[in-house]
Amino acid sequence: MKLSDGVEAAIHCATMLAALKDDAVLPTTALAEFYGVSASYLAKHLSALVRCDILISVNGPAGGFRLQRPADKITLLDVVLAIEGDAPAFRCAEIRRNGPGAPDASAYIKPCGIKSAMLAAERAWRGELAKTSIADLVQSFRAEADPRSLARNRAFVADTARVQPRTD
Amino acid sequence: MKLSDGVEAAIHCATMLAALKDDAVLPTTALAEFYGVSASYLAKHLSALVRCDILISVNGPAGGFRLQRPADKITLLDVVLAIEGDAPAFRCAEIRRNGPGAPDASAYIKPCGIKSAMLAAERAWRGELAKTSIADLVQSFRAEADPRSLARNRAFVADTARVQPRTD
DNA sequence: GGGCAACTACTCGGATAACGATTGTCCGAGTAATCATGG
DNA sequence: CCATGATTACTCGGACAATCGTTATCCGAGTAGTTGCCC
Repeated sequence: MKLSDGVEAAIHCATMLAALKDDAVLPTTALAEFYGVSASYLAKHLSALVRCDILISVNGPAGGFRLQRPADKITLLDVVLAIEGDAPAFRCAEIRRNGPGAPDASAYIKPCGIKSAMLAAERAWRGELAKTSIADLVQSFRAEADPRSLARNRAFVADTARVQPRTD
Repeated sequence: MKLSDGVEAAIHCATMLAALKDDAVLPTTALAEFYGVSASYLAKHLSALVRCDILISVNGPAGGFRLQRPADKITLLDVVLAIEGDAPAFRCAEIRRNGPGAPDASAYIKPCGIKSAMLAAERAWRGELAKTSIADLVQSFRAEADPRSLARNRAFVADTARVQPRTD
């Protein structure tokens, strides 16, 4: 039970991109330097977000990434599943059917209680993640963060963002 | 985000042990054969449950494992944490503090919203797991399982359980 | 001076190694039942 | 027949490899900006 290391970076980048004006983008290198992480590795995660229709990538000079839709339409769950994959955390191997003397499949029509309980817990987890949107994170950051931190983020966006005409 | 493979086996074994009479134990080999899993590997997980005071091990001939306390006092969460470790799934590396121009630590007294949201989701997950006890699983199994499966489990316990005087 | 074309530089995207954790296995320490022995 | 002691066989526990996934990196494909040239 451990989440991929890139989840944190992906969410931070998403919140940063949410602060951009429409049609503006940020490149991987700038984000990687700002957060002090490997640019090559961050690129992999941002690509995953593009594949899941969370980000849009713009190629070429003055290219970069921006959100695919409004920040209040992107939940934490969307981002986490994009990075981690949407496979359930608990995979039931049905070992109850193994071993000598086990009856045939007709005896196991009902799902076992263990699987049900584990999946219910995961639903709770996902439901909680789905409650928070990227817009919520941006709002709470603006409301609660230290002024220095806020100023640094604003300056970064102002200095680095590039305007890019929409093509979609 | 994936749970260790041994979680399923550990929970199954716990429910099986919950069906034993007091002072009876089951050895690793019997459980492994019943569930068709590797005995050596299962032993590792059962040892983890012993370390977390969920099971008691009895050494020597006629030895094995039994529950450390009543089944309704053992939750799914206890078992999962014993196998997976109790470290939180989301580990915040505080990358918001990285990069050039980041203010000193005094600017980051408040935990970031990302971390808070992720931990809240994990609390929901754990809370859900804590709702279900091993006793609940046994009860639902007895109420809903196929008669053939039920009979097989009963026969296994009757044939394999050994009585072992308590020493604690 | 304006338009056009080739070039250049910067971006993302996918294919490719290194590390670490989980998985899987084995052998040794310990203990209680067993069996032989003596009273 | 019963008590006793050494033996034996069976158990758990921790130390030791193999495999897989995640982490980390690099280079190639593509595109828009830039520059130089021609009209």
